[in-house]
Amino acid sequence: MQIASVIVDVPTMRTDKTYDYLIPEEWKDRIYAGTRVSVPFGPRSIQGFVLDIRDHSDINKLKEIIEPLDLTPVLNKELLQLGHWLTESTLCLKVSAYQAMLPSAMKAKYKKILHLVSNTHDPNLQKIFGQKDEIMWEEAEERKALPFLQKEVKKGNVEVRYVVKSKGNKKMIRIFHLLLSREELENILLSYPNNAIKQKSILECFIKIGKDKLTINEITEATGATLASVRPLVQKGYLMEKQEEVYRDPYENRVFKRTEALKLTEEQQKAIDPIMHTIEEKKHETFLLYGVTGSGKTEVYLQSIQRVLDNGKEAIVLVPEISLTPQMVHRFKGRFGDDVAVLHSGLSVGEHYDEWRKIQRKEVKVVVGARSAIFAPFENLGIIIIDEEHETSYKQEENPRYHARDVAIFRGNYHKCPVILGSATPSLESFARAQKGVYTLLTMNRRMNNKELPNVSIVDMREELREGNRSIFSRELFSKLQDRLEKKQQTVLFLNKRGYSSFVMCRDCGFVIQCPHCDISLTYHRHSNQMKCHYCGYEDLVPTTCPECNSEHIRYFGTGTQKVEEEIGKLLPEARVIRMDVDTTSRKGAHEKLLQQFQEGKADILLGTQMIAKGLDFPNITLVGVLSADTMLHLPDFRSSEKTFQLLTQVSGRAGRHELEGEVVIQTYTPEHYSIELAGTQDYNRFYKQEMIMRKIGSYPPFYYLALITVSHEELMKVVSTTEKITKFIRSKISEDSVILGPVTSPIPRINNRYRYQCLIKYKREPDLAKNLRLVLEHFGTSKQSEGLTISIDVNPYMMM
DNA sequence: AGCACGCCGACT
DNA sequence: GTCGGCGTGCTC
Repeated sequence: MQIASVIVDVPTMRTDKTYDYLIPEEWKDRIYAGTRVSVPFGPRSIQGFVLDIRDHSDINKLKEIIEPLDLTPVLNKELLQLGHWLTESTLCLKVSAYQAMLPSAMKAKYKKILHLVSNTHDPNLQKIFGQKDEIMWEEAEERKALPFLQKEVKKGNVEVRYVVKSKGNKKMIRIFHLLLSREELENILLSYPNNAIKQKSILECFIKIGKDKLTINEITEATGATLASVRPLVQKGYLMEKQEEVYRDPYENRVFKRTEALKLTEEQQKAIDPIMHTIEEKKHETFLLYGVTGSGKTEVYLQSIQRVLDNGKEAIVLVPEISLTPQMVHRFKGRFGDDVAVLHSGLSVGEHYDEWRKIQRKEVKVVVGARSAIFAPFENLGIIIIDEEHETSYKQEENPRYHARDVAIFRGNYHKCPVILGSATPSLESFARAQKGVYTLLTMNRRMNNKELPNVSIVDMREELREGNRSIFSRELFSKLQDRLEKKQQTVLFLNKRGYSSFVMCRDCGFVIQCPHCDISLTYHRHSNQMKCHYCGYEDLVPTTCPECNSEHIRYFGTGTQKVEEEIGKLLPEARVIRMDVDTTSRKGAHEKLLQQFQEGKADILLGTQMIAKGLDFPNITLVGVLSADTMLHLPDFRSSEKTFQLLTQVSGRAGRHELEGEVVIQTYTPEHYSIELAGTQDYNRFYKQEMIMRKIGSYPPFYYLALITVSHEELMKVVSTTEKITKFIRSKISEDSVILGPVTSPIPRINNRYRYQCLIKYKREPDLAKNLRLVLEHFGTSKQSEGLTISIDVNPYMMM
């Protein structure tokens, strides 16, 4: 007898264990560890992941599995193991871990159907069901027939059925195969009835196109005939209809120019040698490829991957997000052609699923993608590359709160292959590990074209104000802007939107309008004249008078990209501006299109937020302006200096990458801050040393590890007392070398009417911490007195909110 | 999560 | 006396 241990799709702590099911005879030997199945669970049926096949169970009354949802397991042995490690290291539920590794199209959808048991002659039932014997639960609900039907369920005339639908929808297409030989076809056509012109033209188009199978689209395109005219041909036995899976190709109709390996510079060669060595030796090693902007990291990636492919293995390349995918995708598709699958958040659910299937079916060898691509189901990995290693988007902010870098190292270790972390501004953690010898440091100091790094000037905006310049542009930036316009060169203007977006404030009493459910100020949206809360979605119109003091001098403050655009329009009416922010890039493909336009020289100025900081590499950009360098410096986050330095360095790197010299202007209110000053000289090493001192003083990473516990509830008292209890418990369990901060209110004290408290643990070595944190979750997350309480634990948090 | 079971108040 | 409210507890 075969028994399957199944993790069911019920994301709660209490069901976070395996349930045993019998494997029915008909599915014997066809259900494996890693297969998704549909199983009965209580009165309903739900999806589950088989973790193990065994021959006995301690439970005596076992139910049977209803059916498998996959023919081949979606999780292989490695991914099952990885999932286990994820739950342990991030303290998440097992279902969440496995679900995170699969495309969202595979998340089960559940349907409730009311089924008419026998042919009752009850007119009321007939009225509801009509000719069918099933209706959807939702439909019954809409028609207000549920109370009546539920009685019928009790009587046994109607049955509730639960259906698990895996929405992994393969796109199928009708293909018509020609069953006749050429001569037969020509003979038939000679005497084809004249009243069936469409049918005749369809058969003719098979000859004309010269293929023996055509899709319905191809037929329609060639003849204008529809399915209705094809069908008779199938009936006559001339054609055969088949369904075939097709992939939705987001890069369809695009030609990628094939590129050849470039000759490496001496520096690149020195960096790539050790990588090649580990590839050949088949051993795991983590490299930190520290190369200044423009030093040619991508070419190192490409050639390492080429070697991996030559050895018959596969490669994963992670890139931060859609922002730089267009250019990156071009370079990878250009080099490796159809061997590349692309996974990023801009894809539709179906496209994402198709790309994933290409990987699973071994039809591609290289995956380029964002964070979740680290779970690509390759079985013969030869290299993992994480570009822009320092980017915080590699950390997932929902459960499972994993960091792609950690997953990469796990997989690299499993497959005995190298992991390459590349950056011009490595995260402090990684650089420190490289210094300690945990990672191998590879350095590239020079730009490929031997160009100097651009000249950076830092402008003190307080000084500007003192001298009467109240514009958002300093005099220096403005005159340089004018200069570029005359020279027909391009400028990138960067606005750090974080914490700088507009809010509504009363000029008389200083009152700032806040969200009634969350303790943060509302953001002003110009086009609708509304204020919006970015955390809960609350919206309201801007009041005409101040709710505090009734003054009429209430208006919005702060600078958004829209406002900057207007300002440019006023000051430099002849300048053509492309604005890139959440508003203009939300539509699919808009991002790429705007960049394309800029590349083609259809604008003089590219104005945008974070998203334009990376990957832009256009020859005609000779000026980069940062409008407000220090807005993120004052966020309540110990990494704010690091983030500021990284961002400024990345942005500066956009200028002068080619023949023309580049210049950078950074506007700031705190020019004396080391992260701004050192970004000015692009001196990573000095920044690293300075920041390490700060981290040491504050007992932060990389000197300490962190774990953040956040508690939320509608009642403040409940939150405070629970957080206190948790803190006390943790304190009793950890050593004296560790530090606990809190309980304190979270940086955002309330979201969606729920108060938030937190406690931060700093530790160097606590082997039992994970175990104790799990106890906290189990104790406070499942008991009935903690109703409505949410406890989230983030091991190695990146967002301190 | 969802659903059933079970024990109390407001109605035919 | 019944309908239905939602507190409690379970799902192989």
